[in-house]
Amino acid sequence: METTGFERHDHGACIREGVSAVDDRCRAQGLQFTPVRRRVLELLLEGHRALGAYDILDRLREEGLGSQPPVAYRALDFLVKHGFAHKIERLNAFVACACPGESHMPAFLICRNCDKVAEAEADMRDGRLAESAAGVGFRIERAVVEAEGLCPNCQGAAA
Amino acid sequence: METTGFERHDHGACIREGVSAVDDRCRAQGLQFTPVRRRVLELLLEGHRALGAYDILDRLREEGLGSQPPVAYRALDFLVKHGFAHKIERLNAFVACACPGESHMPAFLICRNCDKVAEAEADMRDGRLAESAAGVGFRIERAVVEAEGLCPNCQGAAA
DNA sequence: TGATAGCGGACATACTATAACATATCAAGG
DNA sequence: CCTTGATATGTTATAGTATGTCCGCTATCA
Repeated sequence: METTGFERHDHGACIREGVSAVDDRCRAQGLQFTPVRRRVLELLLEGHRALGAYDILDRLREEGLGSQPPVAYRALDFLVKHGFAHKIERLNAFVACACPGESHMPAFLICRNCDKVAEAEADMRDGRLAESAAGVGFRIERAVVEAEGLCPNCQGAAA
Repeated sequence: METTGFERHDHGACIREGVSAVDDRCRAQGLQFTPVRRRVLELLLEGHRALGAYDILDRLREEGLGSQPPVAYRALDFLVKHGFAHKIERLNAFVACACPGESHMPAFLICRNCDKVAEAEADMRDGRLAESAAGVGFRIERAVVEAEGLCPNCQGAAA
Protein backbone atom coordinates (compact mmCIF):
# COMPACT_ATOMS: atom_id res chain seq x y z
CA MET A 1 0.00 0.00 0.00
CA GLU A 2 1.41 3.36 -0.99
CA THR A 3 0.40 6.94 -0.56
CA THR A 4 0.98 9.89 -2.79
CA GLY A 5 0.91 13.49 -1.85
CA PHE A 6 3.01 14.51 1.11
CA GLU A 7 6.46 13.66 -0.17
CA ARG A 8 8.54 16.33 -1.82
CA HIS A 9 8.60 15.92 -5.52
CA ASP A 10 9.02 17.71 -8.82
CA HIS A 11 5.57 19.13 -9.00
CA GLY A 12 5.80 20.54 -12.47
CA ALA A 13 6.60 17.09 -13.76
CA CYS A 14 3.86 15.71 -11.55
CA ILE A 15 1.24 17.83 -13.29
CA ARG A 16 2.60 17.12 -16.75
CA GLU A 17 2.70 13.40 -16.10
CA GLY A 18 -0.77 13.40 -14.59
CA VAL A 19 -2.25 15.17 -17.55
CA SER A 20 -0.40 13.09 -20.06
CA ALA A 21 -1.37 9.82 -18.38
CA VAL A 22 -5.01 10.83 -18.61
CA ASP A 23 -4.48 11.97 -22.16
CA ASP A 24 -3.14 8.54 -23.05
CA ARG A 25 -5.97 6.72 -21.40
CA CYS A 26 -8.56 8.88 -23.10
CA ARG A 27 -6.98 8.16 -26.45
CA ALA A 28 -6.91 4.46 -25.66
CA GLN A 29 -10.54 4.41 -24.59
CA GLY A 30 -11.93 6.79 -27.14
CA LEU A 31 -12.82 9.44 -24.59
CA GLN A 32 -12.77 13.12 -25.42
CA PHE A 33 -10.21 14.97 -23.32
CA THR A 34 -11.53 18.43 -24.15
CA PRO A 35 -9.96 21.77 -23.16
CA VAL A 36 -12.33 22.29 -20.24
CA ARG A 37 -11.72 18.80 -18.91
CA ARG A 38 -7.98 19.13 -19.35
CA ARG A 39 -7.92 22.47 -17.60
CA VAL A 40 -10.00 21.19 -14.68
CA LEU A 41 -7.63 18.28 -14.26
CA GLU A 42 -4.66 20.66 -14.29
CA LEU A 43 -6.31 22.77 -11.62
CA LEU A 44 -6.90 19.71 -9.47
CA LEU A 45 -3.32 18.57 -9.91
CA GLU A 46 -1.95 21.98 -9.02
CA GLY A 47 -1.85 21.59 -5.28
CA HIS A 48 -2.63 18.03 -4.25
CA ARG A 49 -5.52 19.78 -2.58
CA ALA A 50 -9.24 19.32 -2.80
CA LEU A 51 -10.97 22.06 -4.74
CA GLY A 52 -14.65 22.87 -4.58
CA ALA A 53 -16.64 22.94 -7.78
CA TYR A 54 -17.13 26.66 -7.42
CA ASP A 55 -13.42 27.31 -6.87
CA ILE A 56 -12.85 25.56 -10.14
CA LEU A 57 -15.67 27.43 -11.78
CA ASP A 58 -14.12 30.74 -10.71
CA ARG A 59 -10.84 29.79 -12.35
CA LEU A 60 -12.58 28.67 -15.51
CA ARG A 61 -14.51 31.91 -15.62
CA GLU A 62 -11.33 33.98 -15.33
CA GLU A 63 -9.93 32.07 -18.25
CA GLY A 64 -13.03 32.30 -20.39
CA LEU A 65 -13.62 28.57 -20.32
CA GLY A 66 -17.10 28.60 -18.87
CA SER A 67 -19.15 30.55 -16.43
CA GLN A 68 -22.07 28.47 -15.19
CA PRO A 69 -22.05 25.68 -12.59
CA PRO A 70 -22.90 22.88 -15.00
CA VAL A 71 -19.69 23.53 -16.89
CA ALA A 72 -17.60 22.73 -13.86
CA TYR A 73 -19.79 19.89 -12.65
CA ARG A 74 -19.85 18.21 -16.03
CA ALA A 75 -16.09 18.27 -16.31
CA LEU A 76 -15.77 16.95 -12.77
CA ASP A 77 -18.33 14.23 -13.42
CA PHE A 78 -16.37 13.12 -16.43
CA LEU A 79 -13.11 12.97 -14.49
CA VAL A 80 -14.68 11.15 -11.55
CA LYS A 81 -16.64 8.73 -13.70
CA HIS A 82 -13.54 7.58 -15.51
CA GLY A 83 -11.38 7.44 -12.41
CA PHE A 84 -9.22 10.47 -13.19
CA ALA A 85 -10.39 12.33 -10.09
CA HIS A 86 -12.20 11.60 -6.85
CA LYS A 87 -14.74 13.40 -4.77
CA ILE A 88 -13.89 13.98 -1.12
CA GLU A 89 -17.29 13.69 0.52
CA ARG A 90 -16.10 15.16 3.76
CA LEU A 91 -15.14 18.39 2.00
CA ASN A 92 -17.60 18.49 -0.87
CA ALA A 93 -14.56 18.89 -3.03
CA PHE A 94 -12.49 17.10 -5.63
CA VAL A 95 -8.91 15.88 -6.08
CA ALA A 96 -7.00 14.47 -9.01
CA CYS A 97 -6.45 10.75 -8.86
CA ALA A 98 -2.93 9.69 -8.00
CA CYS A 99 -2.93 6.73 -10.33
CA PRO A 100 -5.40 7.52 -13.07
CA GLY A 101 -7.08 4.66 -14.76
CA GLU A 102 -6.12 1.92 -12.36
CA SER A 103 -9.24 0.58 -10.81
CA HIS A 104 -9.01 0.88 -7.08
CA MET A 105 -10.79 1.61 -3.84
CA PRO A 106 -9.11 4.80 -2.83
CA ALA A 107 -8.70 6.09 0.70
CA PHE A 108 -7.67 9.63 1.53
CA LEU A 109 -5.51 11.26 4.15
CA ILE A 110 -6.65 14.85 4.59
CA CYS A 111 -4.47 17.29 6.50
CA ARG A 112 -6.69 19.59 8.53
CA ASN A 113 -3.97 22.21 8.65
CA CYS A 114 -2.65 22.58 5.11
CA ASP A 115 -5.58 20.90 3.37
CA LYS A 116 -3.35 18.67 1.31
CA VAL A 117 -4.85 15.34 0.38
CA ALA A 118 -2.91 12.14 -0.11
CA GLU A 119 -4.33 9.05 -1.70
CA ALA A 120 -3.84 5.54 -0.40
CA GLU A 121 -5.20 2.18 -1.40
CA ALA A 122 -7.91 0.80 0.86
CA ASP A 123 -9.35 -2.24 -0.70
CA MET A 124 -12.39 -3.15 1.31
CA ARG A 125 -12.35 -6.75 0.22
CA ASP A 126 -10.12 -7.54 3.11
CA GLY A 127 -9.52 -5.89 6.43
CA ARG A 128 -11.61 -5.69 9.51
CA LEU A 129 -14.52 -3.79 8.06
CA ALA A 130 -14.86 -6.39 5.34
CA GLU A 131 -14.96 -9.13 7.96
CA SER A 132 -17.55 -7.29 9.92
CA ALA A 133 -19.68 -6.71 6.85
CA ALA A 134 -19.37 -10.35 5.82
CA GLY A 135 -20.39 -11.33 9.31
CA VAL A 136 -23.81 -9.73 8.90
CA GLY A 137 -24.11 -10.65 5.25
CA PHE A 138 -23.61 -7.18 3.88
CA ARG A 139 -22.03 -6.96 0.42
CA ILE A 140 -19.76 -3.95 0.04
CA GLU A 141 -19.70 -2.44 -3.43
CA ARG A 142 -18.05 0.90 -2.86
CA ALA A 143 -16.51 2.63 0.10
CA VAL A 144 -15.71 6.13 1.19
CA VAL A 145 -12.64 6.18 3.40
CA GLU A 146 -11.43 9.60 4.41
CA ALA A 147 -9.06 10.07 7.33
CA GLU A 148 -8.49 13.50 8.74
CA GLY A 149 -5.47 14.51 10.76
CA LEU A 150 -2.06 16.11 10.50
CA CYS A 151 0.39 15.47 7.72
CA PRO A 152 4.10 15.05 8.56
CA ASN A 153 4.95 18.63 7.63
CA CYS A 154 2.21 20.15 9.71
CA GLN A 155 3.00 18.02 12.76
CA GLY A 156 6.44 19.59 12.77
CA ALA A 157 5.05 23.09 12.27
CA ALA A 158 2.50 22.71 15.06
CA ALA A 159 5.08 21.45 17.58
CA MET B 1 -16.41 -5.79 15.88
CA GLU B 2 -20.20 -5.71 15.81
CA THR B 3 -22.80 -4.12 13.66
CA THR B 4 -26.22 -2.88 14.50
CA GLY B 5 -29.07 -2.27 12.18
CA PHE B 6 -29.96 -5.13 9.89
CA GLU B 7 -31.00 -7.73 12.40
CA ARG B 8 -34.63 -8.10 13.36
CA HIS B 9 -35.32 -6.65 16.73
CA ASP B 10 -37.93 -5.08 18.96
CA HIS B 11 -37.82 -1.66 17.45
CA GLY B 12 -40.10 0.04 19.91
CA ALA B 13 -37.78 -0.99 22.68
CA CYS B 14 -34.85 0.03 20.54
CA ILE B 15 -36.11 3.60 20.34
CA ARG B 16 -37.01 3.77 24.01
CA GLU B 17 -33.63 2.46 25.03
CA GLY B 18 -31.80 4.77 22.69
CA VAL B 19 -33.58 7.82 24.03
CA SER B 20 -33.23 6.79 27.61
CA ALA B 21 -29.53 6.04 27.25
CA VAL B 22 -28.99 9.53 25.90
CA ASP B 23 -31.18 10.95 28.62
CA ASP B 24 -28.99 9.30 31.23
CA ARG B 25 -25.80 10.54 29.70
CA CYS B 26 -27.11 14.08 29.43
CA ARG B 27 -28.05 14.02 33.08
CA ALA B 28 -24.65 12.66 33.98
CA GLN B 29 -22.82 15.27 31.97
CA GLY B 30 -25.05 18.24 32.73
CA LEU B 31 -26.27 18.54 29.15
CA GLN B 32 -29.74 19.83 28.35
CA PHE B 33 -31.78 17.19 26.58
CA THR B 34 -34.51 19.57 25.42
CA PRO B 35 -37.76 18.63 23.66
CA VAL B 36 -36.43 19.53 20.21
CA ARG B 37 -33.27 17.51 20.73
CA ARG B 38 -35.18 14.58 22.11
CA ARG B 39 -37.62 14.60 19.23
CA VAL B 40 -34.85 14.78 16.64
CA LEU B 41 -33.16 11.80 18.24
CA GLU B 42 -36.44 9.87 18.18
CA LEU B 43 -36.87 10.66 14.50
CA LEU B 44 -33.35 9.43 13.78
CA LEU B 45 -33.96 6.25 15.73
CA GLU B 46 -37.22 5.56 13.95
CA GLY B 47 -35.90 3.72 10.94
CA HIS B 48 -32.18 3.01 11.29
CA ARG B 49 -32.06 5.21 8.26
CA ALA B 50 -30.20 8.40 7.49
CA LEU B 51 -32.42 11.46 7.48
CA GLY B 52 -31.57 14.77 5.86
CA ALA B 53 -31.72 17.91 7.96
CA TYR B 54 -34.65 19.14 5.94
CA ASP B 55 -36.56 15.88 6.31
CA ILE B 56 -36.21 16.35 10.03
CA LEU B 57 -37.16 19.98 9.79
CA ASP B 58 -40.35 19.03 7.94
CA ARG B 59 -41.31 16.69 10.74
CA LEU B 60 -40.55 19.27 13.38
CA ARG B 61 -42.61 21.81 11.50
CA GLU B 62 -45.61 19.47 11.36
CA GLU B 63 -45.35 19.05 15.09
CA GLY B 64 -44.93 22.71 15.88
CA LEU B 65 -41.42 22.22 17.21
CA GLY B 66 -39.63 24.59 14.89
CA SER B 67 -39.78 25.80 11.35
CA GLN B 68 -36.44 27.26 10.34
CA PRO B 69 -33.31 25.35 9.30
CA PRO B 70 -31.19 26.45 12.26
CA VAL B 71 -33.58 24.66 14.61
CA ALA B 72 -32.86 21.32 12.98
CA TYR B 73 -29.17 21.97 12.48
CA ARG B 74 -28.65 23.08 16.04
CA ALA B 75 -30.29 19.96 17.41
CA LEU B 76 -28.27 17.79 15.02
CA ASP B 77 -25.06 19.58 15.92
CA PHE B 78 -25.73 18.93 19.56
CA LEU B 79 -26.38 15.23 18.97
CA VAL B 80 -23.35 14.80 16.74
CA LYS B 81 -21.05 16.81 18.97
CA HIS B 82 -21.82 14.63 21.96
CA GLY B 83 -21.71 11.37 20.05
CA PHE B 84 -25.45 10.66 20.10
CA ALA B 85 -25.72 10.78 16.33
CA HIS B 86 -23.44 10.71 13.31
CA LYS B 87 -23.38 12.43 10.00
CA ILE B 88 -23.20 10.28 6.88
CA GLU B 89 -21.11 12.41 4.57
CA ARG B 90 -21.95 10.37 1.53
CA LEU B 91 -25.64 11.16 1.96
CA ASN B 92 -25.54 14.55 3.64
CA ALA B 93 -27.72 12.96 6.24
CA PHE B 94 -27.74 11.86 9.86
CA VAL B 95 -28.26 8.66 11.85
CA ALA B 96 -28.65 7.95 15.53
CA CYS B 97 -25.61 6.43 17.15
CA ALA B 98 -25.91 2.75 17.93
CA CYS B 99 -23.99 2.98 21.18
CA PRO B 100 -24.43 6.52 22.41
CA GLY B 101 -21.75 7.94 24.58
CA GLU B 102 -19.11 5.35 23.97
CA SER B 103 -16.22 6.99 22.24
CA HIS B 104 -15.56 5.23 19.03
CA MET B 105 -14.54 5.52 15.42
CA PRO B 106 -17.69 4.44 13.68
CA ALA B 107 -17.98 2.93 10.24
CA PHE B 108 -21.22 2.59 8.34
CA LEU B 109 -22.78 0.04 6.05
CA ILE B 110 -25.28 1.78 3.82
CA CYS B 111 -27.75 -0.28 1.80
CA ARG B 112 -28.27 1.35 -1.56
CA ASN B 113 -31.62 -0.37 -1.96
CA CYS B 114 -33.49 0.11 1.31
CA ASP B 115 -31.33 2.97 2.64
CA LYS B 116 -30.87 1.36 6.00
CA VAL B 117 -27.64 2.19 7.75
CA ALA B 118 -25.80 -0.12 10.12
CA GLU B 119 -23.02 1.00 12.35
CA ALA B 120 -19.81 -0.92 12.86
CA GLU B 121 -16.63 -0.21 14.72
CA ALA B 122 -13.67 0.77 12.56
CA ASP B 123 -10.88 1.86 14.76
CA MET B 124 -8.27 3.38 12.54
CA ARG B 125 -5.50 2.83 15.03
CA ASP B 126 -4.86 -0.52 13.49
CA GLY B 127 -5.57 -1.99 10.12
CA ARG B 128 -4.01 -1.40 6.78
CA LEU B 129 -4.92 2.23 6.42
CA ALA B 130 -3.31 2.99 9.76
CA GLU B 131 -0.14 1.25 8.64
CA SER B 132 -0.14 3.18 5.44
CA ALA B 133 -0.66 6.46 7.24
CA ALA B 134 2.05 5.66 9.75
CA GLY B 135 4.35 4.86 6.87
CA VAL B 136 4.20 8.42 5.58
CA GLY B 137 4.05 9.97 9.03
CA PHE B 138 0.42 11.02 8.86
CA ARG B 139 -1.42 11.17 12.19
CA ILE B 140 -5.05 10.16 11.87
CA GLU B 141 -7.42 11.96 14.22
CA ARG B 142 -10.80 11.14 12.78
CA ALA B 143 -12.02 9.02 9.94
CA VAL B 144 -15.05 8.78 7.72
CA VAL B 145 -15.69 5.18 6.72
CA GLU B 146 -18.85 4.61 4.75
CA ALA B 147 -19.37 1.43 2.78
CA GLU B 148 -22.18 1.21 0.28
CA GLY B 149 -23.71 -1.99 -0.97
CA LEU B 150 -26.55 -4.40 -0.41
CA CYS B 151 -27.78 -5.49 2.98
CA PRO B 152 -28.69 -9.15 3.55
CA ASN B 153 -32.41 -8.55 3.10
CA CYS B 154 -32.03 -6.67 -0.16
CA GLN B 155 -29.64 -9.24 -1.62
CA GLY B 156 -32.38 -11.78 -1.26
CA ALA B 157 -34.99 -9.47 -2.72
CA ALA B 158 -32.85 -8.59 -5.73
CA ALA B 159 -32.13 -12.22 -6.56
C1' DT C 1 -30.99 42.89 41.35
C1' DG C 2 -28.08 42.35 37.76
C1' DA C 3 -24.94 39.41 35.06
C1' DT C 4 -24.18 35.43 32.50
C1' DA C 5 -24.97 31.43 29.70
C1' DG C 6 -27.60 28.38 26.93
C1' DC C 7 -31.53 27.63 24.10
C1' DG C 8 -34.65 28.59 20.50
C1' DG C 9 -37.34 31.91 17.04
C1' DA C 10 -36.84 34.42 12.89
C1' DC C 11 -34.75 36.39 8.81
C1' DA C 12 -31.40 36.47 5.55
C1' DT C 13 -27.84 34.53 2.99
C1' DA C 14 -24.13 31.43 1.35
C1' DC C 15 -22.70 27.24 -0.56
C1' DT C 16 -23.40 22.89 -3.23
C1' DA C 17 -25.65 20.52 -7.00
C1' DT C 18 -28.96 19.43 -10.71
C1' DA C 19 -32.96 19.90 -14.14
C1' DA C 20 -34.23 21.28 -18.42
C1' DC C 21 -33.72 23.08 -22.78
C1' DA C 22 -31.00 25.08 -26.60
C1' DT C 23 -26.91 25.02 -29.51
C1' DA C 24 -22.52 23.33 -31.44
C1' DT C 25 -19.39 19.91 -33.21
C1' DC C 26 -18.05 15.94 -35.46
C1' DA C 27 -17.98 11.29 -37.40
C1' DA C 28 -20.53 7.56 -39.92
C1' DG C 29 -23.37 6.29 -43.46
C1' DG C 30 -26.82 6.96 -47.25
C1' DC D 1 -23.73 16.63 -49.91
C1' DC D 2 -26.70 15.90 -46.21
C1' DT D 3 -28.85 13.63 -42.58
C1' DT D 4 -28.54 11.34 -38.42
C1' DG D 5 -26.87 10.24 -33.99
C1' DA D 6 -23.77 10.81 -30.35
C1' DT D 7 -21.28 13.74 -27.43
C1' DA D 8 -20.09 18.17 -25.57
C1' DT D 9 -21.10 22.87 -24.29
C1' DG D 10 -24.03 27.23 -23.34
C1' DT D 11 -27.66 29.18 -20.55
C1' DT D 12 -31.39 29.84 -17.36
C1' DA D 13 -33.55 28.48 -13.53
C1' DT D 14 -34.13 25.95 -9.47
C1' DA D 15 -33.36 22.44 -5.86
C1' DG D 16 -30.94 20.99 -1.84
C1' DT D 17 -27.65 21.74 2.06
C1' DA D 18 -25.77 24.75 5.62
C1' DT D 19 -24.60 28.99 8.26
C1' DG D 20 -24.54 34.02 10.09
C1' DT D 21 -26.78 37.14 12.87
C1' DC D 22 -29.81 39.37 15.89
C1' DC D 23 -33.24 38.95 19.26
C1' DG D 24 -35.83 37.44 23.31
C1' DC D 25 -36.63 33.88 26.81
C1' DT D 26 -35.37 31.35 30.91
C1' DA D 27 -32.55 29.47 34.41
C1' DT D 28 -28.90 30.15 37.36
C1' DC D 29 -25.91 32.31 40.33
C1' DA D 30 -23.23 35.95 42.51
